[in-house]
Amino acid sequence: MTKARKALLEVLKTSEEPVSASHLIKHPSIRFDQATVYRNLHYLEEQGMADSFILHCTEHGTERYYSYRNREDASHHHWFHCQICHRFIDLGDCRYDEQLSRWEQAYGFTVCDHTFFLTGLCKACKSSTASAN
Amino acid sequence: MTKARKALLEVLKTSEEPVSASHLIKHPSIRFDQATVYRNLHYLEEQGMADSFILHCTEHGTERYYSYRNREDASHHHWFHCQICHRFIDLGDCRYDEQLSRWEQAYGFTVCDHTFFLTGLCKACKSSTASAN
DNA sequence: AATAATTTGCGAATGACTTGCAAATATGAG
DNA sequence: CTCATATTTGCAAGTCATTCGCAAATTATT
Ligand SMILES: [Mn+2]
Ligand SMILES: [Mn+2]
Ligand SMILES: [Zn+2]
Ligand SMILES: [Zn+2]
Repeated sequence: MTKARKALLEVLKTSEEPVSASHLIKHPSIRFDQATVYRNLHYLEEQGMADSFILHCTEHGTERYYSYRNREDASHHHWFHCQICHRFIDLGDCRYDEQLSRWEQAYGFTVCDHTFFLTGLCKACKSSTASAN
Repeated sequence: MTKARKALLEVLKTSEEPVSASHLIKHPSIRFDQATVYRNLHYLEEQGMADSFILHCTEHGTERYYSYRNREDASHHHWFHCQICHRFIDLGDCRYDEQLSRWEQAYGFTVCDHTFFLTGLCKACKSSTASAN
């Protein structure tokens, strides 16, 4: 475990929500080149220590977001992303296992990965845009 | 409805699976500049005539895929993507409406959009990689 | 210590997508 | 039809996240 990997893992571990590579690169405790950050994010994910998904938002563009994963077998989470304040809301553990198995049975394919997330307006941003009228 | 828009819509309408902008740009019946293709795909989506999602695959990279949408209110589909042959398998109409409402209730947010898709190995590709051993 | 393997920083490249702008088309009132 | 206005297009250049080549720096092995 190199310094870069330790530092990245620490930020992911303490972050309440998924973080993008660009966020990590700007993070004060991440004093490494962007190439190092990207390379190690791949490494962490392939080691099962991180999860990621690609999300597009008008303001920040298309980026991959990473979150800490305790163990290879532990269930990951899915998220809601607010288009206004850009915060993520944790929807809890993934509950798609049975559904995926049913699809695997029905179609004969093997699912290696799945992507699921929501985007919209969070409670707070709904009220503030409403009062802005 | 300009020629470019008609041509794009026709390809989307007759395609069995979601298609990327790069695919459309190379398509024989799409004789338009890439900027025109991208601009009109945005247009079609904002008019409710197309749906899209971003998918990353090792071989083709990260791209947005478009599919035809009959009417603004009609349910879209979700898809499985094979990492080997790159074909999409239609999983049918979206069935997440009630689940999304439940989350909206529980968290107070409003969902504007959601992304869901699977990746893995299709039946055919599983057997051909198995026999390759 | 000497050698081999891995990781890092830097700068350049990649690839999807976007943008500025002037030419081409379409729209439409008179 | 005709001139004026609005929209769309092609081209070339730009943007932005991510990747790559390569040589220097670290780390692990012998
Ligand atoms: Mn955002
Ligand atoms: Mn693919
Ligand atoms: Zn918000
Ligand atoms: Zn396949």
